[in-house]
Amino acid sequence: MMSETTAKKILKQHGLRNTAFRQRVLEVFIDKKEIALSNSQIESNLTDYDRITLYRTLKSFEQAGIIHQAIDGSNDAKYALCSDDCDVHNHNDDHAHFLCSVCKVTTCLDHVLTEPISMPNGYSIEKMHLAITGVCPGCTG
Amino acid sequence: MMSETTAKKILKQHGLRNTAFRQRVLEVFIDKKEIALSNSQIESNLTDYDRITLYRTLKSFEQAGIIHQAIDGSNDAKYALCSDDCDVHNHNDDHAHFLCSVCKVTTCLDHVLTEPISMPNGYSIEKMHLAITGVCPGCTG
DNA sequence: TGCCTAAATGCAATAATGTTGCAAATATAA
DNA sequence: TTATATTTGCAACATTATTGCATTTAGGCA
Repeated sequence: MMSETTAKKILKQHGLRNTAFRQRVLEVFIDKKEIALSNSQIESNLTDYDRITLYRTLKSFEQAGIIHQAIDGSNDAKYALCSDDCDVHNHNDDHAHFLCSVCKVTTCLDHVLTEPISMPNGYSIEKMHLAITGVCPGCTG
Repeated sequence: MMSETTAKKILKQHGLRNTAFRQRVLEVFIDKKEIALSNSQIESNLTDYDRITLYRTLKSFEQAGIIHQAIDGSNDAKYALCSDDCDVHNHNDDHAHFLCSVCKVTTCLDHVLTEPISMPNGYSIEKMHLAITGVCPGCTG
C-alpha cells in the first residue's frame, strides 16, 4: 500500500518510533485525508487492536503534530491529519471543521480559515476554532 | 434569594414544571451568568444532588431553550444560560465562547458574534460555533 | 550484525461519564 | 382535593478516559 511508506516517513519526520500499530493507525488517517475521525470511527477502521494502545497512540500523534483535534460542535473528540507544517511545537490547523448533520461526517475545510476578530478589552487569543454544522454536498438534494 | 423567583419565572416561561431541584440548578446558572459550566462544575455548586437527575435536568433545560451548550474547544460539554429569546423551537446563541487557559473559566462573549462566512459550493450552514482559547482579563498581567 | 536501553505495547484495574428502566413521589389542572 | 402525567431517585449497565506494570520491540551503537 502506498500509504505505508508515507506513514513511515511521517513517523520519522515527527520523531516517533516506527511501530506496526502506529503505521496501521496512521494509514487510516491518510486514507481518510481531510476527514476527522472519532475514537470509535478509528476503531471501526482497525482490526485486532488494543483500545488503550490506540488511546495512547492518538495522544502521541497529537503531541507530535501529526494529527489535530477537530472541534466540530459534537461532543466527542475527533482527530484529523495535520497540515505538513505542524510539529511538536506548533499546530497550524486554523481551518474550520464541518459536521454534516445527515451523514455525521466531519470534514476539514482547509480553505475556510478562522479570521482574526476583534475581542473585548483584556482578552488575548491563543487559538480559535470554527465549528460549522450543516449539510454537506454529498447529502444535499 | 432574588434568583429564586427568577428561576421560577424562567421555568414557567419555558413550560417546565417548577420543582425544587430544577430551581436549585437554575439558580446556579443565574448566579454564574455569562459563564459556561461543565457537568462537574455544576455538581460542585450543588449539595445533596442526584447525578442522574442532574443529567436529565440539563437535557430538559437545553431542550426547552433555557441553557445552551457552549463549545469552547475543551473536551467536556459546558452549559450556559440562554439569551431571553431562546425557546424549544429556536436557540439563538450565536456568540463566541472563550476558554481561559489559565483559570479554565469559559465565558460567553455575548458581543462577539459568529459572522457569516463564505463556504465551498454545496455546503449549507445550520449552526456555527466560534471557540476561542486565550487568557482572560482577570488572568492577564 | 547483535546487544543494550529507552520506548511502546498489551493487559488488568479503576475512575469518570453517559444512558435506560422502573417504582415512588410530586406538580399541575380540573 | 383528587387524578394524572411528569419528575425524581435508585439500580443497573454501557462507554470512555486513565494509570500501573510486566513484557516486547525499535533504533542507536559497539
